[in-house]
Amino acid sequence: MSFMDETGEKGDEKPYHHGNLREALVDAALGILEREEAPLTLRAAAKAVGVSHTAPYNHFPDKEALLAAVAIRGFGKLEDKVETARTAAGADPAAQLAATGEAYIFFAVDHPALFRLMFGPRKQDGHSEEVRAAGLSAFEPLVRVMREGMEAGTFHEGDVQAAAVTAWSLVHGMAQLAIDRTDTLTPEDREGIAARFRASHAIMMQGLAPR
Amino acid sequence: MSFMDETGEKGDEKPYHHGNLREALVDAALGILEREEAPLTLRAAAKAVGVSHTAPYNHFPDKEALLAAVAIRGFGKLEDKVETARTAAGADPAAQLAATGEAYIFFAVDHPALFRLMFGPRKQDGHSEEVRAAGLSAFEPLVRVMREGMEAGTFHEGDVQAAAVTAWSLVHGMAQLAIDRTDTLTPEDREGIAARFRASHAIMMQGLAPR
DNA sequence: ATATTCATCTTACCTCTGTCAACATGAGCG
DNA sequence: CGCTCATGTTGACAGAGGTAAGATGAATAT
Repeated sequence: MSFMDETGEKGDEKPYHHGNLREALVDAALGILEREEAPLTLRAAAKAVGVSHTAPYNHFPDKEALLAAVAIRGFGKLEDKVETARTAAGADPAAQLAATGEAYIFFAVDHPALFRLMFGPRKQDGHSEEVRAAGLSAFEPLVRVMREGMEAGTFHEGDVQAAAVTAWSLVHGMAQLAIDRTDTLTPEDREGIAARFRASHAIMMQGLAPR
Repeated sequence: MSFMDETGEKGDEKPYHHGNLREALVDAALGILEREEAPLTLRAAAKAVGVSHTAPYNHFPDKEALLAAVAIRGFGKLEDKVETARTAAGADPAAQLAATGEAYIFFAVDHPALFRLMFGPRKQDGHSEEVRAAGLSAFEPLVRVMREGMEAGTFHEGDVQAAAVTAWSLVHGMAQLAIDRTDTLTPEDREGIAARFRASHAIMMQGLAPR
């Protein structure tokens, strides 16, 4: 039960015999995903931490497990960003919806590899349970916005879950298309992406049907 | 310039010394993706066709190129399904929108691995140009629905492209979530998926704002 | 008809990756 | 003080993508 080097920033090298490898590996994997120079490989993560390529197997049964841990961390970051954006958007539910959606999309644009990992297929459903939960948790702010919006009368009454799922789908699809189909928009063109989302948000609010 | 076994269905074994390997490989790769028993590997595709694992390199510079060809075929299938659904939906643009969206989602649900490949990241943008074009082509029916709907007055006047992108994002996100986040809905529960989409379609038509 | 050419295919081999098995090390407890 | 067991290391293996060099035979020229 001895803890040191909690955050694993980059303080001392090898704490003593071993450090808290598990977290360090997740950090390293995250870093590799962010840089996106090379594909995330178990050996690369181990090397980044300075251990042998089989050391990870003392903390993760296989690569998928490491990936799952990384994905969970990713969902934590996503939830933070979305929730932060929501509280910063003021009281208007429509504004909150816009802010959370934009935050979601930019999270994907800023961390495409991580985003893909988070929402990619889970090869073994062993670890998928926690990932699932983390994802649902990140989805919560959106549900809250919808519920509060309906209660406040900013959104017309209806099925909260259905509305939240719809918004999630819209924003998720836009994020996905933004990072992997750079047809008309590049990830660098943040204003273009924001504009596109604002247009979709407006359509979502007003509906396609004539008034 | 000798052609035989055009469709490559499964007629004769090895036409003569060589067949039209290229198409056969794409077929095999598609098959493997559909079955989804094992991950799609170059060697598996080669073995399925009955050639050595390096034979594919005479037709594709690398694995990515094969994958690109498969993705293009996938987009063809997707476009077919969507366009078929559209014409079968009658004259009402709203009904066409619903039909195309549902077709899109079920395409993903029915061919998840292929769908992921089609929309997954292109590691080298060398071949990505054709894939891009194929994807855009599959997107066309949606644009048409929007344009015609606006012209007909079924949808209120507005930016056709923005509306089409919005609809695409919604449907794409829902498809993606349906295949990789089987939280509340399993791929088998087709009626549940359809219901979820109908709800989203309704929201998209009516908008979130109160009337 | 025969020889030649060249796309196509095979064999052999390389590197990289995930994973397993056997061995090493040292922290903490009896 | 010595054991034990979690944690790490070394070494090996199989399966993947990819390259290089040689084989094979269909098409073409002579």
